[in-house]
Amino acid sequence: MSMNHDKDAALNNAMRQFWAHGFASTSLKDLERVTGMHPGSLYAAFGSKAKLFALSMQRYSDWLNAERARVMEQASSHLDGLAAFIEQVHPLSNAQAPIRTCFMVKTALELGAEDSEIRSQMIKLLEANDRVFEAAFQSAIEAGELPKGADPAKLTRHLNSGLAGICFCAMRAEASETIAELVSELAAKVRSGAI
Amino acid sequence: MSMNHDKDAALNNAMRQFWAHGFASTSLKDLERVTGMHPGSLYAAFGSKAKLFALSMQRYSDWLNAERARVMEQASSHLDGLAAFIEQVHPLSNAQAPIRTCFMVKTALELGAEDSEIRSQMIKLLEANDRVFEAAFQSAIEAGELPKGADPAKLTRHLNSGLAGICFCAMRAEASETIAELVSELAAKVRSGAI
DNA sequence: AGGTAACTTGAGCGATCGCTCAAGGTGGCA
DNA sequence: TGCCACCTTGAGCGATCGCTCAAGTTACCT
Repeated sequence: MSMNHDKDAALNNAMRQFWAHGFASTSLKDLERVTGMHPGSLYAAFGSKAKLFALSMQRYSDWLNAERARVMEQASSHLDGLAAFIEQVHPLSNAQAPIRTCFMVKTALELGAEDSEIRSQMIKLLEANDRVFEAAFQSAIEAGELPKGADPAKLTRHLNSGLAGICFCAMRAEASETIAELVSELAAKVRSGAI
Repeated sequence: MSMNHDKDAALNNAMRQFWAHGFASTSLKDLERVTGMHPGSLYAAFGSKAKLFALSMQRYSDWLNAERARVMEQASSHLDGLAAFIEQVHPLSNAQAPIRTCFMVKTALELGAEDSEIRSQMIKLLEANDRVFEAAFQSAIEAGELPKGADPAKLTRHLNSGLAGICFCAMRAEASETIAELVSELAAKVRSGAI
């Protein structure tokens, strides 16, 4: 062996492990296995289990944002763009995801109310995500796709809530066609502005 | 000390601990503390941490069912009954809850996809809950509160999804008035049959 | 009071937890 | 080639994990 470990690939694999199994149920042994790194290197590279989790959320969020930006650019309207995000890039609709659930939703429900560096990172990323949704709804209003009086913050809460609700349905045993139906109903609501 | 430990109160306290902190993040030490029992008695009474968790879910589910039956009996219609459940007994609206989230929703998202005795118990309880919702919607159809063609199973999925979505919003930092607004919007949808 | 069945107690088991660090290896430069 | 800066390695730290069980205590019956 030689060469620096591929820190980027290691983080990617750690993210998938945390995403699928959560923070508390992922052990350092698991992380060593999926990253191919030994404890010393892991700690030199990432600091601690909690910091690695925070980095994993950051990476997840960056990836989702990049994919969302990509599909929304191609869309014919802002609401279409949001619908395409739901139907094409969100983990509920994305075969690349290790489990059919948004990492952030899973994390928000795993963590209790107690403060931690993980929780504050989570809130920061969720709020950044809200800003993106709100901007898209605002653009939709300005483009006349939504009535002038529509409230972007409220629409964003409904979109978040709608997605998280389907994440729950996906994590109980529901059939994948059932999930697909809920997803396309939500996308249709967004497209028609009736969210 | 003497007398049997109060197994019922102990289970209640264990349930609240698991509910607030999840399975993996609750240690035997925590359970000893909240139940006031020593490890030997805990294991004699409940068998294992996993079995105690399964019993906690059962107890949660029984409690929620009992409260729901109580408010639904008093309601003036079936849809009003469901709305009253949402606004009065669901943990999102219930100050007795240790955290503002349904225990089952939190558990479904904490557990991965892997099978376990906990997961099968969870699915059993969730399906029993579905049957109750479906029966309420069916009664609403027969009472003419909903159109003849309405699908109770689908309405139930939407109700589950709606509640779980708000649970996510409640577990991120959202203000409690915001949560209350989402809850009353969902209740209004149910009351009007537009869920 | 003596016997017995049932319960409580807590020391401590082996395993695993998150994490550290001294030792060994590697690549680049003079 | 010899040196140095950097990286990897893995044994193993102290703590905690879920759990067991022999010993002690209590309640009840005769």
